This record gives sequence, structure tokens and C-alpha cells, in this order.
Amino acid sequence: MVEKRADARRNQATLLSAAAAAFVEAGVNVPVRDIAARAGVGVGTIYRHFPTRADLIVAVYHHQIEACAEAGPALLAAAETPHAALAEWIGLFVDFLVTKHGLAGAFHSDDAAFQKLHSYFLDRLLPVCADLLKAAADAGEIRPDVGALELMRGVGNLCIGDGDDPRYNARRMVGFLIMGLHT
Amino acid sequence: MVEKRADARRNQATLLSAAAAAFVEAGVNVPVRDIAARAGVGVGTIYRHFPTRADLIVAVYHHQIEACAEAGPALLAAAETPHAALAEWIGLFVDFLVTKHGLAGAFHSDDAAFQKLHSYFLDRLLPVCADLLKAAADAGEIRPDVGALELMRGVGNLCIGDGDDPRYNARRMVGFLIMGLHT
DNA sequence: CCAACATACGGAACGGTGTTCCGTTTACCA
DNA sequence: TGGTAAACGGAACACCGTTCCGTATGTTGG
Repeated sequence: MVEKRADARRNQATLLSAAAAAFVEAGVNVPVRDIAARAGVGVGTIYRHFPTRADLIVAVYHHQIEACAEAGPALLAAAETPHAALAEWIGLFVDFLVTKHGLAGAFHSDDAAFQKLHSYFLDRLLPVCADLLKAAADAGEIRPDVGALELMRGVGNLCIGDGDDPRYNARRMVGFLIMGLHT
Repeated sequence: MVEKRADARRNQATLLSAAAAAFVEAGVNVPVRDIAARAGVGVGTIYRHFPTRADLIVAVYHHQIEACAEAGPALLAAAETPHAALAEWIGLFVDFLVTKHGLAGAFHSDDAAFQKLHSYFLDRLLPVCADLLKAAADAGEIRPDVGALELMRGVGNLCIGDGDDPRYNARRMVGFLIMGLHT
């Protein structure tokens, strides 16, 4: 196992751009064939590089997820109170989700193909969220029995469908939820 | 508009039972062919009686939705405070949603086929919810700017995936959301 | 530079699902 | 009981995810 072939590396990069563009235009559930056509490759090439849709999504949004994860400690240090830091960090997470059409829905799908997406989000963001929650709980600002997983799932769920109907605003609802955590 | 043929009426009833059973066993997204097979009819017969899946879902759950709608005023009269009535009524709504695998997801799908489902829920339940909200707001228990539609969408969203993961409890999250409405 | 080998590619093919359409059957009524 | 309109069944089509294998191509040792 040495280096990958040059055309393979090129195709992988092409696919990432094509997928990113397709996700923006048609949502993360855009047909595989559309992505392949955009990239000018066959569908087999997609599956070779990204066995599941989750792999592709993770690859496309990797940087943004990292940025979100890394922002946690910084917010905690900078904010007035741990609860404010929590609220701001959740805001970042919501911003990320609502700008990706359909991602919030995919995130919570029980489809086995999305298991990897689920795991990646949780591995990377759950500890950050848990730290923020703990800090807020230790400061006595929120009830101490709130789990990071249930909070992130709840927030993710609230983001589903944001933008489909101007009368529904996910940020507002998430704000109410965070308010509801107060002691 | 005359009378429908006897076999048509019979098939419609058979389909309703078959669909109800199929929904329980395999969720509201069970394949059309499975429902047809259960009922012992062809797929054409389903589409003739229920042009969209939403029509079938509405027909199956009509009584439960009515019961939920009618419970609103009763709860308002019986509860200690309007806020408590609101919480209890939302509890009924959540109970309804989480016991129907996949219904919460379908409810908020942007698929055009589910438009009818959306409308029906909203037509029937939105006024009830609005009354409860207004009572609570008039009593000064909650902020006055909460819309019935955004609340119901938020609550519906929080119900998605309940039961898939024992660590996520929709009722708990909805409870936090309702708490967050307090002034 | 050139085989020859491993790697990667393309897209046909398959299975599953929603939806339509039309030849056939059946209920109703005169 | 025969004729008609309503209703039925399921084949057929479209779309999508996924697999698979014959073909093409980059790599490398000679």
C-alpha cells in the first residue's frame, strides 16, 4: 500500500467539489447519478471513493464541523457566562445545519447508511457540547441532568425544515429550548 | 353525487384496516404494495381510494386527531393554570406522534404529497393550540409572541426519531421547550 | 521506451418503490 | 337478465440506490 494513483486522487477532489455544489443546489439527498454527472464520472467511481452517502457528506463538511468543534472552548472562555457560551455555540451548530438543505433530516435518519454521519457528528461535537453543559451546570445556571446527546438531537431536530416555511424559524425554537434548560 | 358501489365501500374499509395494521408494524412509510397485499387488493385500488399517502394517513388517524383537538378546551377548563393546560395538551399531541413510527417525519416532509397531511393537522389543531397559547399569554404565564404554528412545528420536529434511541426522549425535550416559553 | 500488472473507471444491470394506465370484471338497475 | 358504468388488478414505466465486471489507464521494472 503506497500512493494512490494520480487519476484516483484527481477524481476524489473533483467529486468533492461536484458534491458540494450539488448539495447546495439540490440538498444532501441529491441523486447519486446527478453528482456523478456533474463530476463527469460514472456512479461506480462515487461508490469506490465514498461507499455511503454519509462518507461523502462528512468529507464535504469536514472543515466546517471541525471549526464548530474548535469554537466551543473559545466561546466558553470569552462569554459572560457559561450559559451564554452554550447558547452561542448552539447557535453556530444551528447556523451550520440550516444552511445545508436536508442535512438536519439526514442527521437523524435511522437509515443504516447514515450511521457514519451520526457517529462522526457525535464523536466530534458531543464532547464539546458536554463541556459547555457541565460548565453551565456547575455554575448553577441550568439543570444538572441535561445530556449532551439529547440536547444535540433535539436541536438538530428543531432545525429540520427551516427555510421551507417562512413562518418557522429554527433559531427561535432552539432559543426557547435553551431557555427551558435554565434552573 | 350518488352512492358508491358496495364493493368500493367494502374495499375502502378493508384498506383502512390493512393500512392501520401496516403502519403499526412497519411505520407510515410502509410500501404501498405491502398495504395492498394485506388488504388483498391491487395497488390501483389504493390509489383510487387514497390518491396520496397523506390521504390514507389522515383517514387512518382521523379519530385520534379529532380527539386531540376536542381535548383542548376541556383541558383549559380543568387545569390549574393555562400554562399547565397547554403543557398537558402538547403532551397529548406528543403521545399521538411518538406512537406512530415515522409520522412525525412525514408530517414535516416538504414532499408535495404530504401537503394534505400538513393542512389537515394544521386546520384541525392549530386553532386549539392558538387558544391555549392565548390563554396562557393573557394570564401572563408565557411570552406573548409565540405563534401556534411555530410551536406545533417545533414540537412535531422534536418527536422525530423518538424510540429509535433510548437515550433520546422527545417528551423530555418538549417539556424543556414549553418551559422556555415562560415569561 | 515498453511491456505487463495492478489499479481505477464507466455504465449496464438488478432490486425495490411510487405511480399510471388500460383490459377485464363486477355490481347495479331497468 | 342483459347492458352499462363503476371499480378492479396488476403489468408497465420511471426513478433511485447499489453492485459488478469488462475495459481503460497509470505505474513500474527491465
